Amino acid sequence: MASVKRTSRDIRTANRYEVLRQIIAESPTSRQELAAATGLSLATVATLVGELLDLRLITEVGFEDSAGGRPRGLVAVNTTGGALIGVDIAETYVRVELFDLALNVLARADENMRPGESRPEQVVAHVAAAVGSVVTQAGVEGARVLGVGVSVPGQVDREGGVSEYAPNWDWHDVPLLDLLAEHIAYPLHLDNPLRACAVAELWFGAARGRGDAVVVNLGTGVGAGLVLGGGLHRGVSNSAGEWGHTTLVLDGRLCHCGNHGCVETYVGAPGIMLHLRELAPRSTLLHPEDQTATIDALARGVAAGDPIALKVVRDTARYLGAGIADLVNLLNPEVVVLSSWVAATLGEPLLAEVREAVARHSLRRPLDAAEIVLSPIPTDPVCLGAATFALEGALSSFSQRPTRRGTPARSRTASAS
Amino acid sequence: MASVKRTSRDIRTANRYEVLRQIIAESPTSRQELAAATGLSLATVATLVGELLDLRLITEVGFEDSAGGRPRGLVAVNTTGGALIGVDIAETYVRVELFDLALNVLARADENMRPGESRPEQVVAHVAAAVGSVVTQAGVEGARVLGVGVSVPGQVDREGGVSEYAPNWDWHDVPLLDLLAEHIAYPLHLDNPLRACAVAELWFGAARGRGDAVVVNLGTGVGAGLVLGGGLHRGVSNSAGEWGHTTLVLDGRLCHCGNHGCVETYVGAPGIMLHLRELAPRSTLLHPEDQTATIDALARGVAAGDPIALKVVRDTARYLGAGIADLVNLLNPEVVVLSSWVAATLGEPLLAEVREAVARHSLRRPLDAAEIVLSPIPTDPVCLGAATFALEGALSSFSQRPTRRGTPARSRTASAS
DNA sequence: AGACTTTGTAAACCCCCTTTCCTAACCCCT
DNA sequence: AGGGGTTAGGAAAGGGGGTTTACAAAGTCT
Repeated sequence: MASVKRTSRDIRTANRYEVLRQIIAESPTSRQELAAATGLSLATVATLVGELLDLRLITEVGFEDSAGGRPRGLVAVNTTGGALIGVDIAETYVRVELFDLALNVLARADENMRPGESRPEQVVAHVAAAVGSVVTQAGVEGARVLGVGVSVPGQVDREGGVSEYAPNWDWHDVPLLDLLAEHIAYPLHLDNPLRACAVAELWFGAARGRGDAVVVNLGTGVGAGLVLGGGLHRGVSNSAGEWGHTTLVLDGRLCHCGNHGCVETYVGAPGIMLHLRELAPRSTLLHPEDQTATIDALARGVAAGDPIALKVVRDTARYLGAGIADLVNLLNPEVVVLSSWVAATLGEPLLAEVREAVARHSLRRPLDAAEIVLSPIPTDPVCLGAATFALEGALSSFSQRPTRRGTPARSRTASAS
Repeated sequence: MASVKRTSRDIRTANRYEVLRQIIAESPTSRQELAAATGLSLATVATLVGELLDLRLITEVGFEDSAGGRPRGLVAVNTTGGALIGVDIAETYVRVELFDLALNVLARADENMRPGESRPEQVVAHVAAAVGSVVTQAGVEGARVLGVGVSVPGQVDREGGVSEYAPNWDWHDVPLLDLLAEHIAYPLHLDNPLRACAVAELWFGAARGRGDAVVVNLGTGVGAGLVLGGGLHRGVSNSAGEWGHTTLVLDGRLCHCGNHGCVETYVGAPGIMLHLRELAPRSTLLHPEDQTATIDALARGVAAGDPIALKVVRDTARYLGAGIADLVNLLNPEVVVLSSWVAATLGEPLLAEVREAVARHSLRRPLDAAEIVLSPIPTDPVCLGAATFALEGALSSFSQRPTRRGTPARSRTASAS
């Protein structure tokens, strides 16, 4: 009986998230505005705001004129109240960003990994170095770091903190969080980049306030973060979203997963490069060993009207459109978000072609209901999402405390009346 | 802000469903057993059982020895307490079944529709006739019919009771429920066969108690009912699950939806027939104008070891496996259920081939987590599911009443102490 | 008959959200 | 400056839900 058990506490947690999200999105804001935006009653909002104030995640920052009555109290994120760290472990690099509570980037550290460096201890060393670096750079005291979110590709056991399978390095059941805990003293949270991007969009991006959304992740690997019923869909073993290994062309290109014709082999960065090479083996756009440079060149080529670049992007969009149409037909989402660096680099031209291709392949009703947009998140969405996991973790661990405010006639510890 | 708003009432509704489901599944049963099965406390189960007793959906049926203490009271579905009707409107026929509250079929009526009969009024007339017939057959008084669930293919607006788009007959925005209401006096509920099958599996079949399940519907049309997070996933415009119009072969066979290479064109009954015709145009298995007869013949052929039949089923399973692998990778469900008449007819041989094909196409972790089974539901799952919609409807409309039991010192209407 | 067991109800309690009431704080007008 | 009007926000009451605890009811065993 693995059925889902819901309790009234879940409602509280969801509301707490919702209120904090809203405050982060629109920082200073009043209780009135929060109540209107969240649909909660004023009393509930006031209680939740009180909680967040107690936790020092937000502060009171002044007042705002009301239409002739008592002024509205304003609250804002307490940017100095803590810091969150997001770690994006990718195939060739480790990127770490340190955020304040408004999720602004305060410091960043990149570490490149040489092709041979694939042992867990080596990766862990890079992560530890980068985390140390951002903490030093930002000059925050260690005590103020509320948590560290870590994103690692592949299948992940988040409760156990284990990287069950990472295709890049052929890792199997690596106890990553235990290894990291030896170097990093802050609370750690593990998940994969797909879900990190999805959570980033859910909190701060195009999926905010949407019930059903799909966050399509276009990078070296490809996947889809699924937001269903207002929350992240993880599946029964936390591996939902492997859209990249969904069949797009039966008996098509061989994929490193062993299957043929996976979406990833066509719309992942290596797939796009392959297509370019097939089309124009000597194109100056092609940088054989550098995905980033090649995609950058393609983007510039499209802007300049280069016919080869245009064709590559159009063909990619065609594949992408067919794949996204499947998601639209199957899940009927409110919004489809194109995220990650390939989407960010190719930008509007890709989006326009994708929209057309999706329209050709999907059914009218679900198509009409689905918006397709580029991610509005300006920074690295994986780091942001990883940091968001840390924020969620901090929020839920805080909430265990039986913090009570304002018990009337009882001696309490000193706190200004 | 279309985000999902949850209230504590939803918890109650879910628990009420869960308890009733359990009683229907295992009738007679004790409160103890119910508490153990649902994970609820004894007190909550007792309250809910009390509610269901008040509603006369269940009755007390005696006692069961306990290990040396007070005997356990047993409750069972009150089969005579009401009736539910499920209506399955398909392309060529209308099937209506009347169920008792244990969801046993008490009466059935089939109406065939001639190819030309596609006007809404004609279909409505058939439905009205069949509903009248089952009520008469079963000899139940009209007052005891708690509701009628109606399944119609295509896109459906269930709140408004409108068939937004039915591909078979090119219906657009037909106010089906209003038309039916002129002939049928019972509460009506509309949805489509995909979701009917999914709900049937969720209540009575292989998806019971599962958090995430996919109910693959193999009939003339093809689709997937999605059970996510313990409940039916409808999508933002109630059209989720259109897996049949997901691309399996890029630029493949033309589908009636206008797209190419849809899953439905390969694994729907007409697709299977087409494949048989291509393989062996003169096969005796082929009944050109009769899908049911052809699929029946195929099943017999497989049982007899006919090489053509074997190849057709194997090829179909190959397509099906690739498509289901996509669902497994994308959604990471606990169970995949093969439902509807094509699956029921081809049975185990198909299942075995499908399992193999899925294993070839999907990633290990999600594959390991996913069971693939045939629907255990012996009757028409669409009728059953439609009736279940009626049951859910009855249960939620009942629950509005402020029924209170056992207010201690207050004059109440006569009821045995 | 009396002791022990087990069931099931009733009461008390905790959590969550909302509604209602009331005070605080500001404006404007006299 | 001092009331009246208006809006904000806190406190208390209330309603829904689930669980724990206490106790009566209904058996078995000695």
